[in-house]
Amino acid sequence: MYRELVLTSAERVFARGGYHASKMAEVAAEAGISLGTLYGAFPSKQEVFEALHEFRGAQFLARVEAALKQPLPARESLRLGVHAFVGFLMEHEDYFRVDLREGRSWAVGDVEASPAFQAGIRQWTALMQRGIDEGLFLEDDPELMATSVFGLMQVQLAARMQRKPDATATELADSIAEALERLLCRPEELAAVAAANARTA
Amino acid sequence: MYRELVLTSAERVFARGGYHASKMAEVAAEAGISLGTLYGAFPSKQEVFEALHEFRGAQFLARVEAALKQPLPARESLRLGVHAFVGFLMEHEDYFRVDLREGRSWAVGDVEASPAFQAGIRQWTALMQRGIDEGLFLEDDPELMATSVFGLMQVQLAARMQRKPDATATELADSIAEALERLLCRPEELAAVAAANARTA
Amino acid sequence: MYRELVLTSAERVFARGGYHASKMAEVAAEAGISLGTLYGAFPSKQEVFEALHEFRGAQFLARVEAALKQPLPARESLRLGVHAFVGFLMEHEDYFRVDLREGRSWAVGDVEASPAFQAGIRQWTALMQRGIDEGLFLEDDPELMATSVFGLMQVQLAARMQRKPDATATELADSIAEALERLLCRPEELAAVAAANARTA
Amino acid sequence: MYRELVLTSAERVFARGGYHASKMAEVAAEAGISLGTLYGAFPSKQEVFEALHEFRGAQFLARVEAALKQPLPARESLRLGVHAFVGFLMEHEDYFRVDLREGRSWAVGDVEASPAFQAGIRQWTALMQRGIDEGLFLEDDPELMATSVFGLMQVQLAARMQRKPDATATELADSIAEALERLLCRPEELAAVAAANARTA
DNA sequence: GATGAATGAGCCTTCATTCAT
DNA sequence: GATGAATGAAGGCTCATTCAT
Repeated sequence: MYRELVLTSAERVFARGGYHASKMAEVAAEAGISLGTLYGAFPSKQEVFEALHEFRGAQFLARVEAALKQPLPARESLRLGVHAFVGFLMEHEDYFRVDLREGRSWAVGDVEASPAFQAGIRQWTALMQRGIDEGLFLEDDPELMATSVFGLMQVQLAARMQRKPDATATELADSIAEALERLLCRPEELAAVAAANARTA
Repeated sequence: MYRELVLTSAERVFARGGYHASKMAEVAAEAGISLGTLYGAFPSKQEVFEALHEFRGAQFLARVEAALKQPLPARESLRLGVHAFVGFLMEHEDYFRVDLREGRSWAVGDVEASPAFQAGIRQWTALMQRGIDEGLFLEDDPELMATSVFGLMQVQLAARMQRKPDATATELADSIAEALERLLCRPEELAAVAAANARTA
Repeated sequence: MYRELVLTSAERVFARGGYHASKMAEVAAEAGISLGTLYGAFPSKQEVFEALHEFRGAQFLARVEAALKQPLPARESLRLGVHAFVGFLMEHEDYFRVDLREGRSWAVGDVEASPAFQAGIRQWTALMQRGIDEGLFLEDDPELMATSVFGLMQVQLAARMQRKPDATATELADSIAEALERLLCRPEELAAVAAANARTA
Repeated sequence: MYRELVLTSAERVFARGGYHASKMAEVAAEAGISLGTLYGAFPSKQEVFEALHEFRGAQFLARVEAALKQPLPARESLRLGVHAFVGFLMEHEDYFRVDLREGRSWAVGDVEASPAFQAGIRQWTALMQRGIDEGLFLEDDPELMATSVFGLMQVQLAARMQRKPDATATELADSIAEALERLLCRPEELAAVAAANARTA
């Protein structure tokens, strides 16, 4: 089966010019297969696009899930989660590009967010709840908090990658995690968190 | 000239299915004019799209600029700016949709952010600098802070509009402004800010 | 009535880029009138084109006719006719251009030559007959001879105008007339003709 | 590749109504292929047109070249060349029609003659020079003579084909060659030439 | 009558998809 | 199964022509 080869090729092609500017013939050429074989693996261009998001989305979810399911305090989990998030997107920059461009990340009006995105939100929602239960995070709608976290991670990562192309994933993740802590934590916990971070660093 | 009618019609059409799914014939029909008239107002589909962003972008920038240029402390300016931002996008929800979908907001790789977005970033960058100078905001790269602010406003607004479709612009703006204060302010200023907000509310 | 203004304007416009590249709006602009007025004068672009050929064709025919109807020997008539032909086309170079490009001068297959062209052929056919009757021209199908004369005049005039843009109509006409005499005259008459020409020159 | 099939089909279609009246769909239908296949062979309608002139032009040039390069006196070469010229255009009457209509044969003003036409002129120019060197042709600008020859051949061929549709290429070529000899040869050579022709015929 | 804004049929071209080999 | 040549529906754009003012 050529499914995975097609998806990683499509990822590179879509990353170059976006979904609409990319042609099925380009995807096939990038994969080194024929159009017929491409259509043997996926019935349509749209399905390739969706399968790409399922494929990378599942990997992405698994990577973050592995970080978040460690039995640790919410503050540590947040750190680990952010590192997983940042690490994955930096290793898969093409996917990041595709996702930023046309990932249906943000539901607006009647356009639903994509399933992978919704699953990602659920992961972080659970962490938000844990942080609230621990008294670390401010009380608010955890799903909304998760969405903000997701968005801020994406935006900051994109901006920081653009501005400092040579920064390591660890550096970027640390900066982003600090911003998230400020956004999420109860003020009275922030000092303790900062102290803890200082010790870790 | 039909330029404005075309732009507001195109805004609705693009908001429905995105740029590529929208046909010039649909835009013309939405505007109640013929294809020929549409092409009399704009030379190409791409130009309609770009003109839409210039048109609404200029309004958007002006609205926020009016809020930010008031001679007030950075904390007040932030509030006013967020209200302007949220108010505008809620009054122009179709534009918000178009912009979220294909506004070239986030520069990735070699794709430049759109001029309107860059101008928006500059506005907020100036505010970030003021907040830093006043000792209210944490010291960081002001442009990066502005980008985060921009991103968080978009994300939270989209999420909140989705979840509470009936919330007023004022309510949403207040919630978003609080989140931004946590993100931006020095911890030791947050208590004072919270107290001030309580008084205002 | 704007018919003549339209025709002379159309002539300039058609001469620039040919019939198909010329737009009715350009013709109107060249004439300094509106599209509505243009369509008041002519019902269609095609009719403008045809009317132009009738208009200039009639002038052309009249000019040549005046030369050919002089009661002179065929040799003199030929000279006068060529001078009229060359003079007219040099005074109306735009028309010459239009005619060379898309004048339907040469009937091929089922495409008929234009009426003006056919009338022109008839003029010269009569002269050919006269030359034959006088024993000056070789005996051949006079209409075919006329067509050759017409063609050679056009070709040589175009080529000579291209190569010597500053030559006068008289110079060009003389050169062309000599070529025509060689083409048409019985060999034994050529010497006499040449002598006569030398005297005239 | 369908390039040649497309060209011969386009030749027939263009011959019917000219370039502008011909639709790509017609060309495809004439060739018995789809639009997509047509566009696989040529990137645009204009390129089909130009390729047609290159294709037939090259054949035409080769045919005439083969005749002219024979090591024979200019008088014989002229005969052979005219026969090649006439033979080719009668075998490719559709091309003749296309070429007469829009072959850019006659440079007028700033419109350049087509490359194929210019190459043709060069062939005949060389022959003119040979004729002059042999003392057979009158001394004149050989390029201008070549242009006249080209034009007279076209005009007479068109006229003769129109008037005598059943005449053979040989008959027409002989008539045309005689006319050309009168046009080109020094008077004192004409008698000898005529005698030679009589012997050949 | 004069205007020129408005119309919309028509054509070139692209590219996702199919299917004979 | 693999191939890639072939398909043709669809859509951007033009410009001759109309008609309300």
